[in-house]
Amino acid sequence: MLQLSKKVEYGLIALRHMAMKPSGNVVTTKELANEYDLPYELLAKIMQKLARGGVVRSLQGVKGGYTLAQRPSDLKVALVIRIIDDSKPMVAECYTEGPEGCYLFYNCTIRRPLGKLQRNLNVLFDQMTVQEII
Amino acid sequence: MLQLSKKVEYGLIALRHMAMKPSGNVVTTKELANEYDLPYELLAKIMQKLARGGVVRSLQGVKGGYTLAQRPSDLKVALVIRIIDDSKPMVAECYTEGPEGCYLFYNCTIRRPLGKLQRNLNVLFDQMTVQEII
DNA sequence: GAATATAGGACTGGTAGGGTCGGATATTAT
DNA sequence: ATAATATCCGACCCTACCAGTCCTATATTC
Ligand code: SF4
Ligand code: SF4
Repeated sequence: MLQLSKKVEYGLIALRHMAMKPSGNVVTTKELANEYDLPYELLAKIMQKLARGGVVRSLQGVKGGYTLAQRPSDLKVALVIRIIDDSKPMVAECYTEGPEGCYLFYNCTIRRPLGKLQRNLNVLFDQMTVQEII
Repeated sequence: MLQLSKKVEYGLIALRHMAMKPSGNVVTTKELANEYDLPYELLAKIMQKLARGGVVRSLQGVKGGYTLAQRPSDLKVALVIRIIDDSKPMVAECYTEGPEGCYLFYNCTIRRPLGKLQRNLNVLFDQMTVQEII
């Protein structure tokens, strides 16, 4: 269906929220979940992934939370997707998994033409940053 | 995940096949299924949808089959997707289903920004025709 | 050491996508 | 006529994936 996953949407909402506050400001998951009515446990996982991916910095313990680790203008949406969904936004699975991913690989006539589409997509998601969704 | 559905891929493969033959040439589903090793029953459904959508013309009975109903250069990929998947390639479900589609609708902060992305996507899929995948 | 935050594994439930089956209808050839 | 071959179309299964939940461990502050 070509839709962004909910996780990515929640992640973007959270990142946008942080990007609007003065840089260095600490935000907790609970705070975000309350503000936007997002499922707390799920959002927590997303934030953890973003932390592992180096997009946000985590601070444990009381008075802990997350801060942005990159400037919003440097933070590409493509990266956020790759971190949260464990894969780049691909138009066909064979691009990620190779010949093993699809039994049609060798006599597929649309694989190469779709490459053009893919490249255009890459540009689209790479040029869009968190700064732009403010 | 942002991937094209298998149905759409099969449809595009079929359409490409037809587009390469002299116009008016009749092609059967069985022929296509054999040539590209596609699941016959599934492909049949896809062809039926394309017929209902006016992309191909169907001829019943012995010596029947399908012919292209439009010039390949006029046949936009966006249309093929909409016909086969019953929806345009949308980046967020609220764009198709409106406020009812997502409980976050009214306090979602990324809906409007994603609109920009959506418009760019539309252009991408609208400008690509079946002619281009030959 | 109580309170509160992240970290992370395990699990559940719903749904949509890919694929299959069976039968109806239309057309042609013998 | 009747057999053969094609589209048509509804119903069904099945599996993978996604959103969401629960529970416990660990780190930090006060
Ligand atoms: S090989 Fe062809 S059908 Fe298979 S995933 Fe790639 S593009 Fe799609
Ligand atoms: S989260 Fe926002 S953008 Fe995504 S579907 Fe809901 S309202 Fe639309």
